[in-house]
Amino acid sequence: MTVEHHLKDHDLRVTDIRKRIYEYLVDLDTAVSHAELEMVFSNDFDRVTIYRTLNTFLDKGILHKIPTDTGSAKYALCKDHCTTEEHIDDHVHFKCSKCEKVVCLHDLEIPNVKLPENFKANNAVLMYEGLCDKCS
Amino acid sequence: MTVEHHLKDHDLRVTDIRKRIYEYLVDLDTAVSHAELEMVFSNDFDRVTIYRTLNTFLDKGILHKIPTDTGSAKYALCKDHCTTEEHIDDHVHFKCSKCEKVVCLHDLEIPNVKLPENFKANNAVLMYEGLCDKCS
DNA sequence: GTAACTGCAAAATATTTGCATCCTT
DNA sequence: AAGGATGCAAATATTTTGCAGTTAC
Repeated sequence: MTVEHHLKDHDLRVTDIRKRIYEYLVDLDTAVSHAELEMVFSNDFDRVTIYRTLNTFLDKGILHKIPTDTGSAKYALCKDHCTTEEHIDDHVHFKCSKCEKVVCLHDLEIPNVKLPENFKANNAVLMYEGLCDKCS
Repeated sequence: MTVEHHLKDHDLRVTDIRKRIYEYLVDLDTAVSHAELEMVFSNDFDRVTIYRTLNTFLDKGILHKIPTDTGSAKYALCKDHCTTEEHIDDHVHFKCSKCEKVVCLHDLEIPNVKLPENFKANNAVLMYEGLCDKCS
């Protein structure tokens, strides 16, 4: 399926920046911050538009947001078919404390934890921190 | 053990703001943001000093930082005896999407996930999101 | 043609830093 | 007494908003 189709599938108009950012993320195995995208695309697009593209992608279920303890969030492509209504990314994330990269471990599901009475979860985020395969 | 002893245990001088914030957190069952502390303490202390106190407590292993997807981090007391060198908070967190509170589920350990080859984790954060016991 | 998207300026929010003064030890 | 802690001002970092002009459909 082409990039154009992916965007239209999520009810989005096809624009340059959306194609470029989408393509960039598909080729990438790590999550990106806004700052990284800005370095790559600031010659062609405004930084505000990059923020808006990220938020649009989040809303449409193209991306998921990964909070980090460093002040700026990271974003990565959703694996399957998230939408505005249904947004589920139940895989494990890993953050390398050396190269600072965040990778999605799509094959690892978050294990089930029995929550205390009357806690009803509909989402979970599991982030490991340590040395990744390239840095260890 | 008194608050003063707890602070000295972590190589900290005993000052008003440190005592007040420490006491506030001990009495609390949820994680707090800087903004919440500011509302409580801004008459007595400067907002910058609150930031510095949080960072000092983080560094000394009194607090742990909980990144959220809302732009501002939350902080909660460490359970046992974290230090600057050893900082381990391997319990589950729960964020209520209604009341927005973040609680530490100290009794729930993060389950072991077998990471891919050559990934070496030394820390993990697991955050569930949904309705807490009071809101469900 | 029209609603949605983009760029630029500015605002809002979150956090850190410099420095003079004050306080704990 | 000395070094760490605080308050104030200012700087930096991150993200959002308003609006006019442009573009996808």
